[in-house]
Amino acid sequence: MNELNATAHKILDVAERLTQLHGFNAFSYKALQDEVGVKTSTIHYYFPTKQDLALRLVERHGVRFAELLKQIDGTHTEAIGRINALAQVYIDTLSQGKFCMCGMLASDLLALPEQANLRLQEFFQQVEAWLAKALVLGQEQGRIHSGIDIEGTASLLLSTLEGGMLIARAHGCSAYLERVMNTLMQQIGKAYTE
Amino acid sequence: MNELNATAHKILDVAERLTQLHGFNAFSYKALQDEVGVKTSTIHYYFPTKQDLALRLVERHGVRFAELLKQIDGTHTEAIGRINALAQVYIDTLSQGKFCMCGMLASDLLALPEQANLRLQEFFQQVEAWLAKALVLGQEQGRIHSGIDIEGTASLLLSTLEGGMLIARAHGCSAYLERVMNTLMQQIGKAYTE
DNA sequence: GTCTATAGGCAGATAGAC
DNA sequence: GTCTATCTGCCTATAGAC
Repeated sequence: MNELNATAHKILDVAERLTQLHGFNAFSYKALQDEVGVKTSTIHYYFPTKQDLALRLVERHGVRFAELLKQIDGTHTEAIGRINALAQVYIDTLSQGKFCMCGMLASDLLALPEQANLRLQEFFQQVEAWLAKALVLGQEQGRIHSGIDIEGTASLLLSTLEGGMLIARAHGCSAYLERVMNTLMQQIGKAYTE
Repeated sequence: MNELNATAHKILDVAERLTQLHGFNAFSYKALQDEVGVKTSTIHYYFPTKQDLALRLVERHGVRFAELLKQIDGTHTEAIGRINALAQVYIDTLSQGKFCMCGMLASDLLALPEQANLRLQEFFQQVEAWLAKALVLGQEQGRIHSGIDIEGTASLLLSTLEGGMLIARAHGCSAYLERVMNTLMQQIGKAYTE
């Protein structure tokens, strides 16, 4: 990701924003030109085809998200706090009218090159692995019910974030996602059955 | 929906399939022409603009889905069976490589006319209301935990279906959605805490 | 590395014959 | 109701000057 220069990063920044707003199929190199301020031919210099752009987009996002998760671990010692911090990232994205980058790319799946598809799968697995770790920590801290299936619940949390975000955005209301996540957290949290 | 003739329905059939596979932005009138077997000008005769097409698509889908839910109620007396039957519809769709029609339209939200957006919201609310009814029935039948928030859990179920479907499709594996739904059903089902 | 210029094709949409 | 023919503009992508 650091082998890219400032122009390439700026192109990816705009492409990322347009993807999250409209979807990968719904913006053109011309739209990037208008926002980035360089000609489409310059964009093709960095990303010869749109499929190259898709791959770089998902690659950079995966790296950055890994850093974000590490940062949350550094600032939150409690498992519940970590999961809520992740949820807040999704809620903040929603409040900008945007959908999850990888959720959007997943909806545009058939337009992506195979390699981007693989990176997308890795991204989801990466977040689930982080969630599973947080759930185990929560059990040790006595805040997460000990009877739950860790792997299944990690997948459930991610699915709820993605699906809740999708529906919340349709309703134009980020509170929907908050409510859904609170409902789930109450059901897996210890307070629920005690 | 019945004011449409056979050609119009066939156009909607193909448009629906292409939407679920590629997204609403990712197919053209030309693509419809090739599959339906009538010229693009004929398609414009029925659906003057693509936004008209989007609206009709979501309208017909809402009507049909309401019929589907009523049918499930007719064939299943147990609440758990009803919810599982709905989940099976999503799983079957996935096994055809398709995403949920309304989930896909929600991802293409900014390309839709305002009226289609409203219909989309109604669709999600319709399914949630049905799920809430099933949850109440499940409580009466002693199969759903009595302490849950009905409205919140109905939203949680729908979010899990949509998000689980999105991620399962990226993984090319409908078993992912099954696993996620089973995990959730175990947590809200009575067997879990008894 | 960024530009101008342009290719070749497809997009959504319309006019008018039958 | 369906067709042929066509418009205008945008799409991805490339060639070649600077």
